[in-house]
Amino acid sequence: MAAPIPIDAKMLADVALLAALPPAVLEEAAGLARARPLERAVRIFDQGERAGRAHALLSGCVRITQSGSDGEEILVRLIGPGEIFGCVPVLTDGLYPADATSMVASLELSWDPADLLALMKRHSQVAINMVAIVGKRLGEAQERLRELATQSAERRVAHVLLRLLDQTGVHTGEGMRIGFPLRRKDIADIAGTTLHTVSRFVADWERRGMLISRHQRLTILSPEKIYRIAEGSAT
Amino acid sequence: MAAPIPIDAKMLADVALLAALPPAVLEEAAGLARARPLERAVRIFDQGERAGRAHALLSGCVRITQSGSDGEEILVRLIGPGEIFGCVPVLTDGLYPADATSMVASLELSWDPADLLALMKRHSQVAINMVAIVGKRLGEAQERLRELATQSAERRVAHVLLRLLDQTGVHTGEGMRIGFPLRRKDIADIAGTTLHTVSRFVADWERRGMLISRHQRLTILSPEKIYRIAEGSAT
DNA sequence: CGACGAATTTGCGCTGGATCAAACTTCTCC
DNA sequence: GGAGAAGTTTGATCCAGCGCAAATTCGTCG
Repeated sequence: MAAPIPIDAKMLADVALLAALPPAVLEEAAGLARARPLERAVRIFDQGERAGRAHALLSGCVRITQSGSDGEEILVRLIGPGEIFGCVPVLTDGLYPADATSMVASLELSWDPADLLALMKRHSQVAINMVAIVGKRLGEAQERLRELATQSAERRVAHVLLRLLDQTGVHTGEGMRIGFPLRRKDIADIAGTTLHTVSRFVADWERRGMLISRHQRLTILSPEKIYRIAEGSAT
Repeated sequence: MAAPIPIDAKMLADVALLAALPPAVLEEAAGLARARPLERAVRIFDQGERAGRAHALLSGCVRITQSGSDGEEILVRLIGPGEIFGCVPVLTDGLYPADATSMVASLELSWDPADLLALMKRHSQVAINMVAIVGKRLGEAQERLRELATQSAERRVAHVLLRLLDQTGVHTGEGMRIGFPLRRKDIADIAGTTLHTVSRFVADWERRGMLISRHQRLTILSPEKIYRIAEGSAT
């Protein structure tokens, strides 16, 4: 076993769960946390497994997917730096509701569920932050539900690209690039369609000069045009 | 203005948000709450409106719907006795994310958002309960997303009936009845389809003797058959 | 009780997008 | 650098279920 990675309270400053907390609490949380570097494509936990740790991501990107009894799966969420994941079961049934896999080399922090619960008990602001985080995700999930129920696949795919761009977009010479490698299947699992359909639309948009797809990286050249598609005003 | 309805701490015992709390806290919450009887089909709040109150339902049933810019709407959730609603915005952007309407005559409790927030700050258990509630709903929303993305309309409609039966089913001489009046449109808005499609399936199932539909009330005669449809094992 | 409005049922045609199939490209690892 | 695996593109086909429309039943209220 390698020596544990030292955890600085400053590393926790960007974790949303611990926002607006006095330094002493950050120290306390740092003292309880365990850091772990992750290579690309590492399974962090499995759906249905007992939630042995509550997680936060310091850098990189983690894919959260859920699969049903029939094997069909959806991509529940992409976790970016500063976000928590696998924390809700601490307060519900204690079972991870989904799978988590690192998409690129990443650094995660984790707590013992009991420690996190105790921390929330002692410092209500931590619990309140968590309500805010989970509440925001609930709102997003409901918005996705509405989109899925009422909008065309094309609009949904466009929405997905815009949301990812917003979450992780970085400027490049040509335009804005989505910050991590993304397969057609990933996009499809978010948008609730098939990789074939996604491929058709993306290829079409690339032909029309709205974006460039290379090495599983997407660079959006004209977000406005994608936006118009997402809003249904254009074909 | 009518005289305020007196609020007994005992009335709060069944509110999930206040579960596992000492009587003193229930008293405190009761002191801050305001009770209001609601007739059938009363709009409680509107989507986008500033969240002026945080709500809990003591009896009856409330429909939470969300509509997009294009007018398409989904039924986000049905609130039953003991559940809270319109509470998340207290901790996020302060705007109700959806509409709320009473489906039958009901009794609601509500708090000033600042009071609720203060209560959560003082008693971390309240905040922790809220994480559990919101987390559970998030899980349900994600399950719905997966269903919507991967299953047929027929299976989804069957699932909706089973879930409603589970939530509010009451035994009758013939079978189990869903506890409140329900239009085809409501079912469609939950299942993410059209009222026409719902009508076809429900009429078909009624012909096959699985349920009875009368006066906007559904009585399920053989849940097992509906279950088999929901699981995809039957046609 | 009668009349109007709301909800439901049902038929029909059409299409978005899933499914199946196959070629092609790009990464990975030896 | 080459072989195999993984991911993408594209074509062809097909059907679940949506949209439209009309008939019918149910519920409500004067």
